[in-house]
Amino acid sequence: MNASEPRGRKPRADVQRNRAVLLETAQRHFLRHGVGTSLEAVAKEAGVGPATLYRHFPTREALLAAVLQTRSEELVAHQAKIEQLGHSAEALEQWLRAMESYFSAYSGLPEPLMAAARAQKPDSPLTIPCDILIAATDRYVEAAQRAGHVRASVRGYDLFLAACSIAWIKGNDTEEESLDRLRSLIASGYLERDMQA
Amino acid sequence: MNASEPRGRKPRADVQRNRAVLLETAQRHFLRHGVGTSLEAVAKEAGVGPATLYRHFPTREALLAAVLQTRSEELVAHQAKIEQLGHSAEALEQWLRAMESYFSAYSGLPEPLMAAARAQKPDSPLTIPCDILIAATDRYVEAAQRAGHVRASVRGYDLFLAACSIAWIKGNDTEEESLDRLRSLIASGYLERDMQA
DNA sequence: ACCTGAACACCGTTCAAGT
DNA sequence: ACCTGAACACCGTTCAAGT
Repeated sequence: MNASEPRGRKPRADVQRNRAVLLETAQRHFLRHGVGTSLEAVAKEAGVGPATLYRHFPTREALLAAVLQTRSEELVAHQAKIEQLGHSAEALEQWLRAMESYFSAYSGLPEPLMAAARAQKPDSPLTIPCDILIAATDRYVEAAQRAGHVRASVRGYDLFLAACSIAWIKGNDTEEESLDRLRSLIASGYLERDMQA
Repeated sequence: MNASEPRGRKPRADVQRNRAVLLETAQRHFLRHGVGTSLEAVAKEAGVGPATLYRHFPTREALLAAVLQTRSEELVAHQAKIEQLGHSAEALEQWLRAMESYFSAYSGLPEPLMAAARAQKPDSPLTIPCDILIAATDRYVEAAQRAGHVRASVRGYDLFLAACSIAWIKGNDTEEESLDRLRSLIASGYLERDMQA
């Protein structure tokens, strides 16, 4: 119950517009300059004072979480495709790739996501998307384990961490070939022996 | 051939002292506040002007590389111990752990090391220590491969990347248990099947 | 040859004043 | 209720002036 919330009533038109412009501008700046981009520059290009940005998004992470919303929906859409795949081990692999892309959206994104995943910081706005991803990974892992394709010792959280790491490495301009070798090394780690190439 | 170098002559006493104090102060600040610590604060606590720090260490990475020198020597010492181990697969594992500790020395250290490892930035002062570590990892990997303990597809660079990632994850306060699971997942990835527990 | 401290530019964050 | 722009604190980096 927040007293400053006008319960149920529509926000003023300029407020809605400011929020939309800030989000769009922020996304562009995150894309070009990474998650550490200057918030002052974002506000200026959005045509608002810095304090307006802070009112809408009290922390950098709050802004980041809001911007990621769109991308999260794409991920969910991708899940629908994966589900029709049938083969649970391939589904898991595709899911890991999809997460990796998600983590690679903006340079420097893996860092705050990782920090939010282990909920030491009580409630970062990024904790929610992370928890959703981890839960989804758990489902894929468990399905593949029931089919006998993935070792029993593996947990979804492990592969979430692995995907995040790969995205982090990718962010530092490593060549795709090294990434592929690392990916297949990890796959050899979680697949049952008889599933390995 | 640098004209400003007084070839062969000893540097002035105050220069030597400044350098030593800067290194010691910087190490303390890196330890407490991570590699992103304020260089201004380092200079102030070392009792010199900011420009003096910049003269000695033109970039943050140069300062970092100089501070890491000491730690590198500890690593080499550890290598001597490992060499007496006999078992090449265990030697490799211990070496990976030693690198991991090295990467975890200061919070935020994996990031610049990773950037330097892939020599896109022509010559970061961190490229040299990285190349040394990669070469050493290659030797351990090849020895273990000759003994039939490690898969032929694995390269030292892959495991260097993996160790760096683990250190990065560790830096974000993940619990030790998750790290252990990830470590053993990676081990299952590089060990030959008959070597796995 | 080296050092000092002032100077400049930039950024995050907050606050008094407006509408 | 929301916005604005000034203000404050902090930092990286450079430069003129000193010794």
